[in-house]
Amino acid sequence: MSQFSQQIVAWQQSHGRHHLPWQNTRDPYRVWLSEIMLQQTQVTTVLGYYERFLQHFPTVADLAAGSDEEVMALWSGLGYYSRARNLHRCAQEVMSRFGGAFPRTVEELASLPGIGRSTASAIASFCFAARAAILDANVKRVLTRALGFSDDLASSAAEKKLWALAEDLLPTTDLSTAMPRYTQGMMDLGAAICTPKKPSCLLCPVHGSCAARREGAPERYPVKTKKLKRSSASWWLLWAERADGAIWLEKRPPKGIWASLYCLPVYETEAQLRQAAQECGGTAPEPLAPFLHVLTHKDLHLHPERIRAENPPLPAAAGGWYRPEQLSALGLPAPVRNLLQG
DNA sequence: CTCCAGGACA
DNA sequence: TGTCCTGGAG
Repeated sequence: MSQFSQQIVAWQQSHGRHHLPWQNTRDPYRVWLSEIMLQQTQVTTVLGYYERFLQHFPTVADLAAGSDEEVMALWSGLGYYSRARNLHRCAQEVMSRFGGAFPRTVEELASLPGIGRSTASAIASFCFAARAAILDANVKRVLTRALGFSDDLASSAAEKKLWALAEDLLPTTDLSTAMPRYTQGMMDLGAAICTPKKPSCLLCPVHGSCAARREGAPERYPVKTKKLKRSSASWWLLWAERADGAIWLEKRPPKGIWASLYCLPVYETEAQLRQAAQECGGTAPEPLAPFLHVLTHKDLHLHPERIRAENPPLPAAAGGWYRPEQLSALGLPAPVRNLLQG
């Protein structure tokens, strides 16, 4: 086996993480659930959601049979809600296409909703010891530094080259133990040692052969020129409350921001909000403190305004009156939950 | 407060 | 190639 993969495997055994709730199992359902939650999301955030989700849905069959409402409520606050919708669809496809057992190959796994090449490889290597490479952001950092790979990862050709290099470096022997350890080791190394800023090179198992360290500037890797520009938008949120304390919430459309979540009615302008408030016979809107909610590509300036009303605003979508104690069982975007409960 | 990290899909 | 969120670090 290559020097590199041996060092990663040995380091994972002695210094890697071994007690995360989704480790020490080869149950594809649990591994898959953790990998989807961990996409774009930090371990400490996932910890609180993972156990609760498993309690509600102990098996992939339970999840497939669950309702959209339950799934979105359990995901509420984790962000990137298309992951939750794909998770649900994926469970249903595992039942219908694969008889309730996750497939064992990267190719078949990646054919399921929400599972891309890297996540498919993670599941296959953890659960089935497949010789498959992952290439998430942590691993990109580790590999570009170790190899001194300076091509711009904004280009798909560079990305393709790095995938090939990642596969070249995989363990070649003792795969049933080496592959899960190697995959976990690459994740742990990127998360704990080979960090974006101030990496702890002295603690790294491959520091002796790391090109970036030899060059003296590991933080220069990975190279990516992609720059995102953020647009800006303003939304007015109508907080209509009945005398009994119930709040009117609407289900968002299945595409776009906060897709399929419950939310206060949203208006593009304050005039539209005021018209809606008037039409339902509510009191004069009382503006609350506006606040900023930042998405990857958009600065969302949110302007909540509160009214008392006994009838709903003309609904743009299906909605209902919900009492405060019911909110925890609803899929709400984090800023709306904070507004209503904070 | 600002800045930043983190995959899949149309 | 643009679209999806949140939390943590500074």
